[in-house]
Amino acid sequence: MCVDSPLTHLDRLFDYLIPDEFLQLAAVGCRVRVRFAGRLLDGYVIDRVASSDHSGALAPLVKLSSVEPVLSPAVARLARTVADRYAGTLSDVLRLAVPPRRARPEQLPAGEPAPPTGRPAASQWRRYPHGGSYLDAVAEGRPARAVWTVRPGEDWPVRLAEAAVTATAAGRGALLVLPDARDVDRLDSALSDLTGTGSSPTHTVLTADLKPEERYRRFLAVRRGSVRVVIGTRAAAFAPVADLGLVAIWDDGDDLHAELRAPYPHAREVLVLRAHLEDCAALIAGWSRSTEADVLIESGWAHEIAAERDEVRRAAPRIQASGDDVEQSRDPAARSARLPSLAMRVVRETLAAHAPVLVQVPRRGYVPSLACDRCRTPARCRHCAGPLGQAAAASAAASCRWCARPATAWACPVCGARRLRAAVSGAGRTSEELGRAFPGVPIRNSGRTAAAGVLASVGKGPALVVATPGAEPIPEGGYGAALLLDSWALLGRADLRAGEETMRRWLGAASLVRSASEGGQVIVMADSGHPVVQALIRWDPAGLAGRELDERRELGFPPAVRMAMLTATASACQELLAVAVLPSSAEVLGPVPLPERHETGPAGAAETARDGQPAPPSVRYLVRAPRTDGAALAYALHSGQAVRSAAKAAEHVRVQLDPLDIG
DNA sequence: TCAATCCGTATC
DNA sequence: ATACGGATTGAC
Repeated sequence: MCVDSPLTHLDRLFDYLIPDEFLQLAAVGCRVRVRFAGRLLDGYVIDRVASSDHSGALAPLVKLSSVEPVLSPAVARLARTVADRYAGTLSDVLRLAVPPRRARPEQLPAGEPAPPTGRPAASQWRRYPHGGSYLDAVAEGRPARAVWTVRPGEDWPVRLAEAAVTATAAGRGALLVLPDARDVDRLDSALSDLTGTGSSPTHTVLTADLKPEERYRRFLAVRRGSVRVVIGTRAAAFAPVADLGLVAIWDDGDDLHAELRAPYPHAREVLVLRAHLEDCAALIAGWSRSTEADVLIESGWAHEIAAERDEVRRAAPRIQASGDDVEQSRDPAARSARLPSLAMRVVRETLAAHAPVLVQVPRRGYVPSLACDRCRTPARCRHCAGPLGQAAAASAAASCRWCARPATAWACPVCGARRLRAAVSGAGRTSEELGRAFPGVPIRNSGRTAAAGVLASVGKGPALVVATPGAEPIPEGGYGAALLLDSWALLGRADLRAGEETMRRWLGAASLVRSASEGGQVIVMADSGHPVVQALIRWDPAGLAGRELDERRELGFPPAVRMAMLTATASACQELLAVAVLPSSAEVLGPVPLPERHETGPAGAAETARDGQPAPPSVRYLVRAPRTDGAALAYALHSGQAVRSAAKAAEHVRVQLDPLDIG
């Protein structure tokens, strides 16, 4: 039995008697209720054995909550492995892996198992060196593992669908994880096109936005073996696909793949562990390459599938950097759109050729924050050091976004200049400026905060499509051009992943543009000497990933090392570090004080606790260890958490392994 | 000497 | 959480 308790020191199995009345039905994987320390708790049957090591008397199961064996042995083992990897508890992982029970779907009869399909032709895979042999391996049920760097212009949903169907043709299941619902939709259609819409579905979609009953219904269909192919967002990485032949992840660098609930597992890591445990093929695919994927290649875990350089050059658009000073431009339209003359020319040409132009702008709303007009130092409030912002009305004065005080008589602390500018031009402002510069051209906005939301697609005609990264509508015949704006705001972040993330976003946009031979052009507003800009111009995500990984090695940051991040009050963190028996290779960094949590609303938000007491400030410690000691590091922190939870320590310490965002 | 209470530990 | 055991304390 695994009991559902949040206490770390109870993260182990407990033996219970199965009363005669449940003997037939309480199968391994069933949900049950048991009396535990005087209270009733939920749990799962992990195993059924004839005798127990426990010296005391065994309590009986109180109730069989459901006869459905929702937790397959393979998923139970996976969940334990994920918990160990992330210094978390099994019951925390099981909450991510198994959806809440609903009575109604259990009444439905199990569907017929989907009949095996034929193997797709998949000749496009053979255009990649090792691509054809990879698919052959999947067809033969061999556990081939690859990092696939997708060729510009590739119809990746169709290729992924072919890989999935190849696994099913071999009589195995397939599991494909994508960052968001839009990408899931694209793969869903590609799979439907490939397999036809027969009476029995060959695949199912598992996403977080399903209603609980539908989610559980689909989950049961997978568990009962009625569908062999599962596609979905990060939680689908745990789907109980029987006899798994292939796991795949699309765009593994997207931060949506990182789970937000403890123990914060990353879908790529879950699938990598799963490929090991279930001895199946794995495919890590994307336009760009994450440093983590690069580690998988360098360590020999995965092969590289990438198009030849010639092939890449033929398929890619023409990419140019433009770091011109816009203010100096003689073209008034260029000044009002804040676009360099090269970009203006490309937009005009493309619109004249009746093709749409993609304009990629950073996320967030309308003029989100302000910076020094001369040196671009972020502008901060003199009273509380919060970021200065400007309300939607362009005439409104700048004010602090934390304390709401107006920023009067601001002067830059670095260079002394007195003028402010928008640090990041929001999508709304960019659209307005483009509208003035190109009167009569239709402007389409796509993004989470846009009025029409995220657009799935756009037509062929001339249009300016303003989109935030990840929300670019799919153009019917490819974009004629793309402008990548405000890149210095992306690259200039003090974030370790800034280079990798910028490349991922740029390639995501550039991949939607026609090839250079069809006139496709990309203009990136950035200094052409910057290594990320260089890698974009050469369309060389592998080269950039290698370079970024070298840098992480020098700095001692993930994925070159294993890193644990502890967040709590200083005393709670120190307690944990005192009782955790860290591997001798481990190095403790910190503490770093964290900025006070600023709740919404103006002044007086410092006291957030219900009792009116100011919450004690949080700090952050980092603990780093070589990757070879990663398991020991996680084990030590888990054991330390257990000691503290057994001692009823009041304050909980948040432990995150290899978090994406190490501020 | 015994009961009341405190503290730490296990929870099957 | 709650239950239990062993140690500790205090009153007779």
